[in-house]
Amino acid sequence: MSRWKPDAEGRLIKAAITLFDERGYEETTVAQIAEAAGLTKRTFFRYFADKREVLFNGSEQLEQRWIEAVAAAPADASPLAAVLAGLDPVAEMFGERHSFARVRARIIDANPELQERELIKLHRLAAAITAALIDSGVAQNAAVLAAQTGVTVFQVAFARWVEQDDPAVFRRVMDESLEELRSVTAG
Amino acid sequence: MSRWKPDAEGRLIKAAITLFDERGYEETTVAQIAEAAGLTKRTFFRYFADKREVLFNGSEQLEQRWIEAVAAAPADASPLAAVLAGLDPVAEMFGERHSFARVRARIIDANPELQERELIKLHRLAAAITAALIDSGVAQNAAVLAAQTGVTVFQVAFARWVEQDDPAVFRRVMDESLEELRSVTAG
DNA sequence: ACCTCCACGACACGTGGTGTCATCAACTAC
DNA sequence: GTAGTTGATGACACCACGTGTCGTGGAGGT
Repeated sequence: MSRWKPDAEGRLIKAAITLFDERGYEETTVAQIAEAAGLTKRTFFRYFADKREVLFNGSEQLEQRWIEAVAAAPADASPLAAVLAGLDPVAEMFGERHSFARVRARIIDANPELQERELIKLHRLAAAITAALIDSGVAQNAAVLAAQTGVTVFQVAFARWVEQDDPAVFRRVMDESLEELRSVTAG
Repeated sequence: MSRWKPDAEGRLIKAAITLFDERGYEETTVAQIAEAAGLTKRTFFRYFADKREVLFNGSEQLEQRWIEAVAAAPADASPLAAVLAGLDPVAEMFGERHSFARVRARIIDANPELQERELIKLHRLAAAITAALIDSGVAQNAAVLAAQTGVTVFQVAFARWVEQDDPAVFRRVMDESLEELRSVTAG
């Protein structure tokens, strides 16, 4: 018999999402989250650097998957094609998490503090992809633009997917968004 | 004789910049800033919503000037031209503030918390310009792209201007950055 | 002479976030 | 199986951020 219940981190995330959704982000204290997860405030901060981070847990994994795909792209692919190769493994991450993502998006939309965190996460993601491209020999300016474009496509597609009732087709929504962006920039 | 020394807000900003530069942002407390300005912690929070905001004081003014210029642009101007019209009154704001801007930029670069705030300010700026364009009859997609492009040009130019030794030529640096962006997107 | 206004100080309080030490099951070594 | 080690957690103290509330006294009007 283990001394503590398993998956403390997962319990904290679940409790946080639930409470944020019920009472609002500001109105929920870290002590309340910890108590709902059967832990203490101190332990919460051992898993998450601050109160905001509990909502951005998957971002390192997303970034890692994406840059791996960029690095693995064929050498003769265009910069933008290499970036978009990252969308496949990323789309895979969101298969069964639709309702979770929806609640999370509502919480973030209602809180400037959380929007700041989301913006800097996307900024860092674009920077990491840019670095991966430069590593593959792409010129700096092209790398920056391709990375930023890819992240924008992801951002738009994610927002649409979250609002949809059919959760099964993240990849299709991403393709549609990309097609739209192409037609806009072409005109 | 007035009961209090004038320009409390300006004194707070000056004290904050000085202390942040000398000791670092995290290591400086709001109480120290207030004391250096001859005020109290409570008064600091009457002027600034939080500790970060003392470094982003001019942003409302910048946004206001920019969207006024966009609204005043000739009706037959292209969306991007209308956005770029905002660069003139904005450049005017930074004439004598070069050394101030330089110190401020160093402080922000050293602090993720402040970078988050800067990103959301630029995000809101782009959103406000987008709204102004739509108000002038520009289609939504074109408005978003033009606004984002204009803000990007400003961002790059500002970063370069801050690092330069010659403070007199913000406008010239902006023009150079725009030209570069054009050549990149054209290819 | 009186009144109202209002920028600021004084004080108390809740919350976020951290440093430090104690605890005690699980694991390892012999 | 006894002893020592490890590591996740609790307990507690502490500081800084941010806010609500009330008191104060000079400025400016009537």
